[in-house]
Amino acid sequence: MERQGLDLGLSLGLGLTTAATWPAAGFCLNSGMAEQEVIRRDDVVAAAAAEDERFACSPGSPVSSGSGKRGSGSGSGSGDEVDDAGCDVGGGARKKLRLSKDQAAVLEECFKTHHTLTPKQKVALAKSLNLRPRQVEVWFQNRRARTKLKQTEVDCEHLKRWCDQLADDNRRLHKELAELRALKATPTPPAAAPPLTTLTMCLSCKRVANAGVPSPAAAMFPGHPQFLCGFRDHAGAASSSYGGASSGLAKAVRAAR
DNA sequence: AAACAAGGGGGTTTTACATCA
DNA sequence: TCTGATGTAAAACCCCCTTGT
Repeated sequence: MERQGLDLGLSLGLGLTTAATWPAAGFCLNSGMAEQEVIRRDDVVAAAAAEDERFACSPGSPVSSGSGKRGSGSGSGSGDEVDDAGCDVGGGARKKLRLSKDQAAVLEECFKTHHTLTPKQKVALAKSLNLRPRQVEVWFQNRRARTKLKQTEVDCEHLKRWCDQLADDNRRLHKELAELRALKATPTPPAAAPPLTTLTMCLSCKRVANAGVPSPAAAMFPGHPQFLCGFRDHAGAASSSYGGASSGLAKAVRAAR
């Protein structure tokens, strides 16, 4: 599963108990679990349960209810079930908390390394930050959501610019077309004919574009597979210029005219 | 009003267990 | 009796949206 693949591994027995020392110790950055350690999920879950229980009602520690539906109705729930049932938070209203700057910083640092956590990582991270595993899990979920939202905004901005550029191109081409039609209406001697428009063809997909106009999509979405055909950006595809004197393809095109 | 932690629903994957040929 | 295939329920996790502070 993907989750297994993301298991970067953590060294749990390092005594990394403080938020201050943990990142510096390479908790996130170090993929120390080189050995093929078989992580028993139950063990990790049990540890998480223990952690959750430890913090569930501890004074000064954040209080919240457990995961949404997980364990609901089931007698053998995970640690997430350990919620504020035994803690008086005031008529069942959940108590919102704010993670400390240090905690957020550590989480952020870890998020830079990998956007998901293995159960083991989650437990260790929670322990080091004096949080419940569930809190760490929620933080990563929300963080991923924020990242995605940001990326969506960026993509939207790119698309807007691309759209504007396409509109400009369209206007320019319409204008050019009108000019060509006007020229055709008033024929001139061959010697005075306007130079051929330089075009570029993608040899892979046979699409033709004006060579002077870079592909906006390719420029704006480098690496996006759907925009690989950016003509000049088309990987491995040589471009040929129509109208150029040296191009064999151009000669063939001229011959065909 | 914005930011954010957390709740909850729905979907997917993994795992343990039971059943059957 | 052993074994591999198959079905199933529970658990865990994720995404998404919403709620409450």
